[in-house]
Amino acid sequence: MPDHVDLILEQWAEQRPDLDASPMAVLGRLKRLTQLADTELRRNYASHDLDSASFDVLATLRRSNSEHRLTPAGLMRSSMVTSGAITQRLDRLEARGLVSRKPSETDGRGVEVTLTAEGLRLIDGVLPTHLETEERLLAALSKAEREQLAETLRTLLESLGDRTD
Amino acid sequence: MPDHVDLILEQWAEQRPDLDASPMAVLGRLKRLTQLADTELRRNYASHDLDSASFDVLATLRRSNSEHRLTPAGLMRSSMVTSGAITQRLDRLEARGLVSRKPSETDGRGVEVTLTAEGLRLIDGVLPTHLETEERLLAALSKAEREQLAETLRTLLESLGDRTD
DNA sequence: ATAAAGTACCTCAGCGCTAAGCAACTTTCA
DNA sequence: TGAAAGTTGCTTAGCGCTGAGGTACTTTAT
Repeated sequence: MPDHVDLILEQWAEQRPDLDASPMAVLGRLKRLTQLADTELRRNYASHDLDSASFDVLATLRRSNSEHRLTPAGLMRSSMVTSGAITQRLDRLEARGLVSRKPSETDGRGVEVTLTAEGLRLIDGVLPTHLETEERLLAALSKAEREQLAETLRTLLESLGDRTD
Repeated sequence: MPDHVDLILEQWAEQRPDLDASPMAVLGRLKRLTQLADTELRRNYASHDLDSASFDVLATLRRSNSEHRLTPAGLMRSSMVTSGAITQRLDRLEARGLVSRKPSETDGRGVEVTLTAEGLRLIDGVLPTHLETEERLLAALSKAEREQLAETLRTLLESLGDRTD
């Protein structure tokens, strides 16, 4: 059964038969799938008065350590956005009382960001439905298929230099 | 060898062992991979004075039919953005002389968008390096692995209702 | 000890997108 | 035929991100 990307490949074969458009079979679907998943997850965030950016920060703090504390630089590394974006995300979260900032005691330039009690309560409230939604998005695949998919994606990420460092 | 997502899974196992975070092994990598790929592709667009949004529109027109003509509604369906975004993309492309708009002859509400000669020249100039870049992004996978990955992703897309219609 | 290089965070202008809403037109159906 | 519903493309306010740049501080090298 053809999907949207199959149609695109057909069109390229028709209009530019000289080009090998086969990489789009993978990358086109990756992009489209990510977008569909994001849309679905956003619905859940919104039902808790959050957006993706805020969820990202709160979840990163939540899982990082038992103090739920991290520097803006650490948040930046984890989120793949620029430092300006992190500053603005933290401004918003701090204004809502979900995180707090305090100067580092060891580094005069540094800041430490911590989840407040309310921030912790909020993210812990969102997580169960977040994971349920993710589970639902993958429902069409068996456990073995998911594992194999994850492994293939990991191979790609590694080849592109996505390291933990 | 652990990647960034493996670390995230470890952290969740440590901080919230009661949660089953396994869907993130797939969805986290999907998101990260899409973002890395976008960044890489953007470099190529930029070297031709384009951004992702413009490339998307030009490429869609290029492959759609031999007249390279489509309505804004058709472009919207293909691109997964809102009608307002399409209007603004077309405004920019029209101002640069890469597409032209003319009223539909059969539908008083409608508009028809066509690639200009210059638009055609530009998109045909970008396509080869675009596909080379995509090819390079997938270089770590064998042909068989790519096909299997595409098939798995298609299964997911179908299960989420991504139809051609 | 000091200059140079590097790091950490913030500021802000510019940009493209969304969401909501509008006017013009077409289709449906009583 | 006429009213209601649907479709099409456009407009605009608001928003978050990027990219460039700034300040303050730390590290490195001499």
